[in-house]
Amino acid sequence: MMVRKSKGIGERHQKILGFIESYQREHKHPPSIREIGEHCEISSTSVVNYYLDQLEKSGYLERDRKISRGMRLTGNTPLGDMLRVPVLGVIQAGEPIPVPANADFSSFTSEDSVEIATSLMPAKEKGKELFALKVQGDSMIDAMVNDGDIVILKPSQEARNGDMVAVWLSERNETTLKYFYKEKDGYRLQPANPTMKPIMVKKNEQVEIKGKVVMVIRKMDRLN
Amino acid sequence: MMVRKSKGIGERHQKILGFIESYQREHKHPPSIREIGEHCEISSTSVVNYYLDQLEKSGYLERDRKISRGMRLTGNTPLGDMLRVPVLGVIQAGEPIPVPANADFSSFTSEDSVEIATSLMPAKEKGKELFALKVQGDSMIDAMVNDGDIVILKPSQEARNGDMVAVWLSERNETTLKYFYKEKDGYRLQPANPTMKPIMVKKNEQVEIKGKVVMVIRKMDRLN
DNA sequence: ATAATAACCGAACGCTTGTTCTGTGTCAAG
DNA sequence: CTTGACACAGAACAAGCGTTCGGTTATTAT
Repeated sequence: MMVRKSKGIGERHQKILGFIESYQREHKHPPSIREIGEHCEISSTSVVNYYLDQLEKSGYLERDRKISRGMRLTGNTPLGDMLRVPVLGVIQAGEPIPVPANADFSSFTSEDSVEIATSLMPAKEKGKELFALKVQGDSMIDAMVNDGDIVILKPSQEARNGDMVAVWLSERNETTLKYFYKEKDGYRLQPANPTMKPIMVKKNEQVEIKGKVVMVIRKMDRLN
Repeated sequence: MMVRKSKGIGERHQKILGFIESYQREHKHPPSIREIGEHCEISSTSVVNYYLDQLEKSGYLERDRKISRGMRLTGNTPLGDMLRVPVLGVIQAGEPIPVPANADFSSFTSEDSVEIATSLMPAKEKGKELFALKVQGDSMIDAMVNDGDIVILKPSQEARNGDMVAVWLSERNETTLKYFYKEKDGYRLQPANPTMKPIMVKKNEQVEIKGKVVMVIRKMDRLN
């Protein structure tokens, strides 16, 4: 029977796919067959072509034969102007926030993720290591964040006055989204809704800042 | 003095720019110099090159000389997977909503607009004629919409139960964002914030539905 | 009128690049 | 062992394509 490693895509295919992606990101256009060969240690253009055919049959990329550099990634196309932000989990009042593991940003191939046009991003955050969380429950309404909203965060353990942060109040066993202000006797966590009162946190209470909120997205799909 | 029409970009430049854009949309890759020539009635490749140089100097496109089809539009790159939604104005409690004029969707070249990844869109709304409004003031907080948020709307004069709509209550002289429910004696306009009470509108009161809310985007730029 | 300049044409040149063809070594099934 | 896939190499070919250069025409400033 066929125990050949040739099931699905192999290491070589991965490498080519990855190279196309990074090359495209850097040069704004796809690489040529020969360039792929060089950077993937394939000494023959025909072999690269061979792999490209397979990748096309497997649906990983589309090709325009005859057109120079006529290839594009499908499905997972981190097209120049978009950021793919992984949705790492949910955020709700009663549970800690799932913060990204150390080197978690590289390996989110077909996971759950949201795409953001970079033009929507505050300039400073472009290309940063962002992650997203889906809001579960109504517990964040005082931050003007609804059930089902997606919050996009930048990992951070500190904050400046005025930043909206996601914090874990270990003594209250609570996760919240609040504007952060440092006061002389502690911290003031200000709800986004101006009609609601802030939470005052004394210096001895433990606040764990998990990240700064960069963006909130609310999709109005079908009822609620 | 120079009264030559050669100030800025001319008709020919526009045509080339337009062709590159439409070609890219159709073929997923830029056209060659010769293809531009054919479709813009320019019989010499050197002339196309001549115009391309000018467009590059004017900042309308970038070029990778020597690389086949090495050009890309700058500034206004409606890249395959994105929607460009025009921001038609602001929405605030005290004023009516600026709804789009009849054929307003075609001519928003360099106006204010936001780009949305189509993958974020509810499937049904893709490619539809959407418009965006920037929220001004805190008057929409009961809809969980903050000052500075961007709401993306689909033009509509009617709504189904559960839709979030932008309505103009002419008798109250007020614009609001509410969930829409039809009741036997009128309409119920339900705030998104579940702690707040709905507005009951009697049948004789006039409610003008201006559009359904498709998405809300909140950018946390710098303080507030 | 004249010189300068912008707009434009056509052809030739040559590099880049995808394609194709022949050939080699490996591995598993029969 | 033989057969036949699969993975791979290398060379040669031809088409695609950007570049360059000599030349022409119209418009404008002097």
